[in-house]
Amino acid sequence: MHYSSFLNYINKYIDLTEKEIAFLRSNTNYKKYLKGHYIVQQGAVCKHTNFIISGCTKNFYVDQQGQEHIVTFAIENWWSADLSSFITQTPSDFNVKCIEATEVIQFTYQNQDEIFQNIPKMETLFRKLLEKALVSSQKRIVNNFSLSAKDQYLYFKKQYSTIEQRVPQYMVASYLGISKEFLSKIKTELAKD
Amino acid sequence: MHYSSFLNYINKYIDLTEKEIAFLRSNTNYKKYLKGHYIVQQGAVCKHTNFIISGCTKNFYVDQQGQEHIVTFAIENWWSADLSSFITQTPSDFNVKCIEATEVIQFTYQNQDEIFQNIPKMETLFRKLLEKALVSSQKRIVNNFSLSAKDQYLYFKKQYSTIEQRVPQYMVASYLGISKEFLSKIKTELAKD
DNA sequence: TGAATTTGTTAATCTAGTTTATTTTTTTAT
DNA sequence: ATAAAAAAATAAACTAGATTAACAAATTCA
Repeated sequence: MHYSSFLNYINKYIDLTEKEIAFLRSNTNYKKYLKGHYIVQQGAVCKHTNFIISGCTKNFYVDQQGQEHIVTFAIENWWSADLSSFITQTPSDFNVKCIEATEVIQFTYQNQDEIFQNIPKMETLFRKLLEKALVSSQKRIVNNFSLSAKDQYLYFKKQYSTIEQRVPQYMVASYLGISKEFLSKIKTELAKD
Repeated sequence: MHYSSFLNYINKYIDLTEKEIAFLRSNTNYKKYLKGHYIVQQGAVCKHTNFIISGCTKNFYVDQQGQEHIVTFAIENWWSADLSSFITQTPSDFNVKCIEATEVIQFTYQNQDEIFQNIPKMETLFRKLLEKALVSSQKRIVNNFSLSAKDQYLYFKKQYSTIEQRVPQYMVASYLGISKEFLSKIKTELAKD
């Protein structure tokens, strides 16, 4: 069933009893989004945190000039949401959109609260996930400042080769914060070696 | 005593019993650092998470070319550590240095573990702090990409006016990821209006 | 108090990456 | 299979911000 990959994932980090698994099931639900559909739209409240079973999403911001800036990608076994909107339950500045058809297990803020209260191990798991996410977010800030565009691209390719192969190049450029033309230039340069 | 501002801070978010307060005390300690001293040095393991009672620190990375890149500042009532090194207990790529003489309440990884196990409310508090930190880290990435250096400076000034008044201008430039000369240019330009 | 060090300014030159525009290639849908 | 649409490549002109260097203020400290 849909839940198996979700439970396998959880199981890698913590042990759950049958009862706890049942509780988790009853406080989450399965949903399927088509390619191009939005999970969260700028201006709306992010109602759910989503665990991706299959597919790929991008979390992005559209600036004053209408330019799209990708903050994160997410694929199988990753979490996807607009955290800012989710934790405050206020309208989002960001969009979460499916780059591929995407299946998720999702839970609301209230669900999350109940899960954490009933299964403290789940809160520990989330605390640790947040720690890791913050570390990689800070790492990204540092890379932005200390690496050339070329080296940032190489870092991305190394870290997220699966994603690089799945998303169009212009989205990689947007994630790196450079123009698609410049990324194209970098790639032809790298191909020469 | 030193602990009062720490306990006041905690108290704003959660209620602790006398027993819990005593437990917290016995699992933390007070330390004073002089101006210019390092709390964490690149290459060493970050042993503590620090709650700042007074003073100001910078968390920075020194790149290949010897250039310093400031990731975060921290002042009174903020937390300061190299999270990456702390959670993995492996050598750090970052430095935490006192810009002013700085008093902290600190705890080790083991202390933290015991605190979370004995006072689950504390883990909830930390989970929420991490959520907020991640949101502002992501916001910073977006600002880097979508704002001009001038607008990034104005955003920083608005958000962290206290810090701007306390640290030298070249450190603000380093935090913003621009050269000190360019920040100086921006400031004279802004002064014209 | 004044010498040394740290911090900040100004201005000229330079460059990494942007913008705009055109063409080519790949993907999608019929 | 083919037309339409989306994505990628190429190239010229342009700009935000870096670098270098010389100087001016402000702090620090003996």
